[in-house]
Amino acid sequence: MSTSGLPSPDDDFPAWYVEVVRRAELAEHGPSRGSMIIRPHGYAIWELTQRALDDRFKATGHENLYFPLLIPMGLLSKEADHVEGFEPQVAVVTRGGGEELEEPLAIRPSSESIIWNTYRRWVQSYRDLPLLYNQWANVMRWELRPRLFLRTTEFLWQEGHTAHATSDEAMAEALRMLDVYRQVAEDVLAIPVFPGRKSPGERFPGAVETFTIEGLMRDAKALQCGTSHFLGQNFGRAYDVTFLDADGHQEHAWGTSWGFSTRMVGATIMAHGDAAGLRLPPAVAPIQVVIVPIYRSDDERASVLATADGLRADLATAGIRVRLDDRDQHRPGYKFAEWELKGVPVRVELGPRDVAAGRAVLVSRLGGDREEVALADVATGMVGRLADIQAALFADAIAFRNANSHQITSFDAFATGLDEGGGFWTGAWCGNEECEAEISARTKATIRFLPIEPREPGSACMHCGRPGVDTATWARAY
RNA sequence: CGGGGCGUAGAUCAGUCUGGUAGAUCGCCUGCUUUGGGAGCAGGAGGCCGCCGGUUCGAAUCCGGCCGCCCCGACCA
Repeated sequence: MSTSGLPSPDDDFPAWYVEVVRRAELAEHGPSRGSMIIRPHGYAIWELTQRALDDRFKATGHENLYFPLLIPMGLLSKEADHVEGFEPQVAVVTRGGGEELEEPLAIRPSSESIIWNTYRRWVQSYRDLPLLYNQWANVMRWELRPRLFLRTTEFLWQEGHTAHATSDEAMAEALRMLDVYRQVAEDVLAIPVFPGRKSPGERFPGAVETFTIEGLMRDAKALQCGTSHFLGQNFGRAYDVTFLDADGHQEHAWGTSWGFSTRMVGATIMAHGDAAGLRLPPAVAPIQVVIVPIYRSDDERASVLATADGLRADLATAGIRVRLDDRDQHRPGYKFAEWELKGVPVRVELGPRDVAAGRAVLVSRLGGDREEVALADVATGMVGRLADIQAALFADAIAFRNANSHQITSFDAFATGLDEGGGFWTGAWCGNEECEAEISARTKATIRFLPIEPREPGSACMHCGRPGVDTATWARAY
């Protein structure tokens, strides 16, 4: 732990991010290129996010299962768009048992291929459908430009893979899971997101439609926070997953897949952090309340720690994740700074004066204002206090996102506005991929999303002037 | 793959140009004093100077080769 300050997020956001991740002990680089060691404080955030997702998957009728890490290359290659899209990013095992392998094994970049290859045997009748499965796994994509949490060669995620008897049912599933992602991003991570549909150029390889939730980070750059894909019958056909429908017709199954990853730990850092470090939403804060005892003499130490431990027990009983920081080697000021850096939502200060008066001093990570609260009332009021902080963080992020979301009045205004302040920019688009590519080349922005249902803007494309066929939202993104 | 940088103590880095007993700061350990916003003093531990070879009486330093990592761009959750 260093004793000097962080880089300013306003002056150098990337440096601020790297330093926060390192000093808050969230993660560090692994020994191989692009790899990440997730430390306990970072992993705990992921575990809480996992639980929030998994509860919602179960509530919507899904079950967990697990498929192998290694995928025979021949299997991966069956869906043409899929293999072409992933080819540059796939790591391949060519040796095993001291010998060259007959058939190389891909380390999964995603599991559609191995799962649909298995669904072929699991599905014969419409009565076998739907299959509503999810797996928690690591995947590997040989990224050229790694960045802790946001883009590492290996990352942790969940991938849902469902099979359905009808197109409508599969589409409904893809949109239902997109909404689950929206709920977790907004209600748990306190990151407001726009749900939408990707342009054809930004689609998942092998998907018919890709849906996304898009968030805005503190530097006004966008981040894709989760994706849900409507696969049509592409994988059903490629892996020959067929069933007899109620009328006795042989049909290919319809599919979806959807993923949410450890990237969202990075998003949580970048959506809420400030000059002092992390500001964690209470819902995913590994420590929601830290108690910092203050004392001089041994007598004071004994009485303060006794009272503090009672307070800790009360808070734990109330279901709150609480830590009593009784380390003797650091003074209070050091602990204040450290727990602020680590994003703990509420700090409780307890000194001899407080013990004598039967109260504690509560300080919120958001405002920093100090409040004296009777000891008996600390635990009972804490659940509500944490809920208030959760809501305030979300409101703060919404205000920031809204202040940085703009309607495009002209291409020049859009390009200039992007240079000056980033943010989301929404305007009429002709639907032409070449036009999209030209805009991207000129502005370094990409289409983040289109409306779920195409929306005719009733005006000309902001770039080429042809008739607008859809309403695109652009941003520079991670 | 293109451009840039770096491998020296747990961390960050100086020392390399100009070869001559391995350094600083933070952190760590011990003791004392401290403790309501990142404490002070004293003592101490900790190094195949990325790897291999060469030049030299002598190499962290010069020469050759190799390996690895980081940053910026193209690919992406």
